[in-house]
Amino acid sequence: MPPTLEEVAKLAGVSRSTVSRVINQHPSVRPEVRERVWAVIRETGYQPHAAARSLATRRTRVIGLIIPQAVTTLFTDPYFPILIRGVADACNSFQYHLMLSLFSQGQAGNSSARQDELYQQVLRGQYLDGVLISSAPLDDPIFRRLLQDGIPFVVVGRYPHERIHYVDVDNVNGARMAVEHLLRLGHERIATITGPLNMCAGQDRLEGYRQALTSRGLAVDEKLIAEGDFTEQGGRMAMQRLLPQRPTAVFAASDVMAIGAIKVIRDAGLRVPDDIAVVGFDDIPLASVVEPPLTTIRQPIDQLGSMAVKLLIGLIENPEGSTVHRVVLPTELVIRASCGIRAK
Amino acid sequence: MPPTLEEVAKLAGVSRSTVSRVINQHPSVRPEVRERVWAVIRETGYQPHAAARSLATRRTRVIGLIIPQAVTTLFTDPYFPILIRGVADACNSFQYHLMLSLFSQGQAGNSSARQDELYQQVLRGQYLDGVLISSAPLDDPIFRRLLQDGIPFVVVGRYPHERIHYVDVDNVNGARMAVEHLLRLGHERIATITGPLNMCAGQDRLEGYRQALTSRGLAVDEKLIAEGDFTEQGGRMAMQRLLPQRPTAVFAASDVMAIGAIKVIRDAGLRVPDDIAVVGFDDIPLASVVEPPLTTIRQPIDQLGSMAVKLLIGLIENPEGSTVHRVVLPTELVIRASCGIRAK
DNA sequence: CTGTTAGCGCATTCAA
DNA sequence: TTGAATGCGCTAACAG
Repeated sequence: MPPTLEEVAKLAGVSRSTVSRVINQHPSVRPEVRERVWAVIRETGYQPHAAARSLATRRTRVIGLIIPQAVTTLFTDPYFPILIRGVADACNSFQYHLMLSLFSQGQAGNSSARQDELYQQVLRGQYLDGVLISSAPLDDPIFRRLLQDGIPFVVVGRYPHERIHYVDVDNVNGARMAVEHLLRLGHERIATITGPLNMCAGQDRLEGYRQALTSRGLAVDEKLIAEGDFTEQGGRMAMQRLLPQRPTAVFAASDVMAIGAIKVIRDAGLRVPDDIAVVGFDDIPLASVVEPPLTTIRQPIDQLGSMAVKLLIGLIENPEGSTVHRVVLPTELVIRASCGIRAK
Repeated sequence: MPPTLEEVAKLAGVSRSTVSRVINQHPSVRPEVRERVWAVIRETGYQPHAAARSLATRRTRVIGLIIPQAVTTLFTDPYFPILIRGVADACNSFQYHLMLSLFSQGQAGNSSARQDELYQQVLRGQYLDGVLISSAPLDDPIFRRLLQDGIPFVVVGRYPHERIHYVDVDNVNGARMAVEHLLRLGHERIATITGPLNMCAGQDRLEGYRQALTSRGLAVDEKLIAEGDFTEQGGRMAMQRLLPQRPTAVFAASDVMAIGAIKVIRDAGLRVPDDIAVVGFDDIPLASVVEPPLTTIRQPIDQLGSMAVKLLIGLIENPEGSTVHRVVLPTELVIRASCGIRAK
């Protein structure tokens, strides 16, 4: 049995309140008393009981990272692990703890009922001081519920609602830069493999593609747009649909899809970048080592995670603030070989 | 303010105890009363307060997944995300929650002091009912502390200590199958790129390599062994050291390293599998889509995760059991093109 | 089967 | 600056 406040107090010859003050850095404790108490704390290895403290303070110092549709996709894409690491690191440095809730699909039991149950337990049960939401479809009911229950939360990825805080990378601009680069190289039949269009990132990258073309005075040919799902296989299938359209370049909304596309292009007997140039999005570690190295848009995923944590903790610790926080991190064009320039 | 037990009791015209019994499925409550209480619970949206409950029961229903050395490595390898998913799914189905603790290196602040602090807070603070440890080096101090503090834990990966519970895949046999396959194909100069040798998986796969050779009566040539670190770059560097030895085949202890090795082999003007055959380990999703598709050893990573959770919850809920649990899941040879057989 | 009582370990008034 | 008292919301042992 670990020692309690009570026992520490007795050993130090003071009251529980005093020990509590020492633990919580309250200033009004005589230095000598404080030192004596600390000594006992060290000797006994006393550690405050988290549940007891939470019950008294109504705070847990735990935040949740919720990923509503944790399908396989997310776990073959390196995006996630990196995001998780960014979030975890930030939690560590703020002395918060991280609870991971994956509402996977297709596991035992009705998924939406399950999800509901989890929501009830974790959020209404006051397990968490706040939550981060990532990769939720725009119409996920969780947003409404969180607003309704008044739970502090930050969305990773843009969310078009005036009361919702989010952090995102500049997907529109990133996509635009990618396509503009292809335009500069002289391409005119540029196709795109989009992300899932029920997600903001998917929509925004498509929007960037459109903007690049129209601001050049080019028409957008809908036949050159194929929807993917951020998976390698999705990329392959989309590319297969695009091939008959004879594009000279393709902008894929993720590196993983770009890799799939390259495979299909080659299987068709064409060369990258000579016959079809390819640009991806993400700059995952693999991007620089595949053949040919991928020209892509780099996004600072771990910063996204740590920034989200920072915002969330701000909301938790300063609930009065009524400003809605929105952070958009910049993206960057990384030129490699897959677009036709032998750079780097 | 969410409703409390007290309020529900008042509304239902019963005592708190009765409501508590209803919530906890205690049998001795008259059906009609039970129904009345449930009605109030539904109407009010009552949810038990997690901290209050934990304080009373000494249980949190939260388990931790601790990864002591969460270096970048772990996050470029798909192993992790899959493990996490397996763990998360199992938690969901047992109605437990998952806390993720990454003790990353090189973050702000002295790493080992930080780690200590985290340990104190999370484990001695009774946040967790038990923990899973993954990817810890064999000499990590955490094992001793957990034993000492009497905290239920299960290691993901074999751990050679008589009182420690673990789950693992059969690394020795897997590696052995890989090398035996190469032997069957007629290779005799088989090199290996190992994992980090301070981790059990690294050691065991090397042991499998040795066993395959010696049981064929072949000598083990230490010059054909190069230590890697499970990263793509590590694989490349190891392969560079091996090339001068002129192996005709290489067994890499992870797919990611195998991919790096293939790159080096090709850059040297050699062909895979014609000049050098390659076999990997893991069967990550990428393995089947790289060029050439990778012959490899498949390990059931998500089962590893869910099995670990199952064991851990067993330990938590039945502390009396004094048997030490050890589960070793089978591995499987998956033949593709990189070893010289155009199968699949 | 049900209500009463007594903690679980801590933070936080309020007096002193 | 310190201590005594109170309550956070729940479970569990004991009576009835």
